[in-house]
This record gives sequence, C-alpha cells and structure tokens, in this order.
Amino acid sequence: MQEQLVFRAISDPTRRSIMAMLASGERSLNDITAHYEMTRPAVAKHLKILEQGGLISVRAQGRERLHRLQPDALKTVADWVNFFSQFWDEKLENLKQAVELDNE
Amino acid sequence: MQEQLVFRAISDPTRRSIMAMLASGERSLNDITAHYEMTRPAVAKHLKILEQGGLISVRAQGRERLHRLQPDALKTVADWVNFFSQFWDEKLENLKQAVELDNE
DNA sequence: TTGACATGAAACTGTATGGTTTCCTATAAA
DNA sequence: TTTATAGGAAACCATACAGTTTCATGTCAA
Repeated sequence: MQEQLVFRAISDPTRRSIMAMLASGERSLNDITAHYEMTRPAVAKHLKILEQGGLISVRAQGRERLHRLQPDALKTVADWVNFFSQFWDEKLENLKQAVELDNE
Repeated sequence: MQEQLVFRAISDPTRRSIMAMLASGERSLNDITAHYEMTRPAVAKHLKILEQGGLISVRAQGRERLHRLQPDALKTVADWVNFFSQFWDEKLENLKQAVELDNE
C-alpha cells in the first residue's frame, strides 16, 4: 500500500465524512449514498479511493456489499504527524514514545 | 483557516517533503528549489498552498523571503486522526487524553 | 546607478479529479 | 421465472491542479 494513497484518500471532505459514518458500523453503498446529495456512482468512486488507501474493506453479503472502516491504515498518517508533533508538544511526544516502548 | 486547506496542503508528496525540509530551519525559495527537479514557480506554488493551509509562514529578509514551518496547523490533522485512533489503540488514546487534561 | 539576483505574476498546457448519465450484471423475492 | 433491487462499468464533462515559459518588480552590491 502506497503511503501517498492514504493521504490522497483523506484529502477529500466527502471521504472523511464517509469514514466518520463508517466508524459506527458497516454500511452498503445505497445506505451511504442516502446521506449525500450526489449520485451512487459518485459515492462508489469515493469508496474505491478509500479502499485503495486501505482505509476501508468490503465484504459481500447477498447482493449487498458492506463497507467497513479499517482505521489501522491511518497509522501512516499518525506517524507522519507525530514526527512534527515534537515541535509543538514535547511532553505529549515523550509520553507517546514511552507508551510505544511499553507496548513492545 | 479552513480545515480542508490543511488536508489539501498535506495531500501532495512534494509539499510533505518541503515540510520535512523546513523542520530543520527556515529556507528561501531558491534554497528549497535546489532540492527538486522542478522549476522555481512550481515550488513557489507549493509554498503558497502550504501557506494557505497555515503550515508555513513567510518573512522577508532583504530580497529573500524565508519560509518557516508552522507545525501547530497539524493539530487539526492530529485531532482528526486521534478520533479514529480509539479504534486501534485504546491504551494510547486514554493516555493522550490524560495528558491533555493535565495540560489545562 | 547599473547590474545581478531573488521573487512575483500571468498565461498557457496536459492530466487528474469529482461528478453526471446510461446501461449491464447479479441476487433476492414474489 | 419474472421482477425489483444492489451494485459495477463505461463514456462523457467541467474544473482543479501541477507544471511550464515568459516577463515584471524589488533589493543588494559594485
């Protein structure tokens, strides 16, 4: 999975909104589309880009295809932001590093 | 500052690379351009987008204009990622919240 | 005060992106 | 075994975006 695909995926507000929606559970394409004022193919394209970024996965259930959030893909972004966080909050940074060491 | 402008700014690999470069200190446009295989106006446009996202600031010094990283703007991204981090690491999440409370 | 240098700005180009409409396929249910 | 429903795919369109070339502006130094 290319790092760039994650950053590309989260760059669009509609896609970030879809991610927030999926945080509460799996949803079908029609289900998601109902929340937006755009056509189904448009939403399907957004979902494709989220999938390419590894941020969601899809499983077929009958004639539906349920989309599920895969938040682990955001670790790429978290790591990137974390590098810069040292410049704004060393205390938080140090604590996070301690936690990560503790997790190993 | 629109949240979207930050996400847009960090969506491009060249711009993320420029941010990494500025982490080590202020640099002029010519200085930055020397590290890339693109023209000066192209780099200037990237810098403009980073500035619009609040991620860098610019100060004139003689005929140079020095670009400086403003990492605080990344808090917007950090907060957004942090919302999802609860799904992958509750322990880290709880600790970070504790730190934030401690900072108040 | 002229020349060199650092940058800004405008005009232009090709491609990526977000959206549409239209049509096709597959599954569930009557 | 039709019919309605869920989704996929192709063709198309307008605009945004990343890049270029060219020219103008401002400042330092000789």
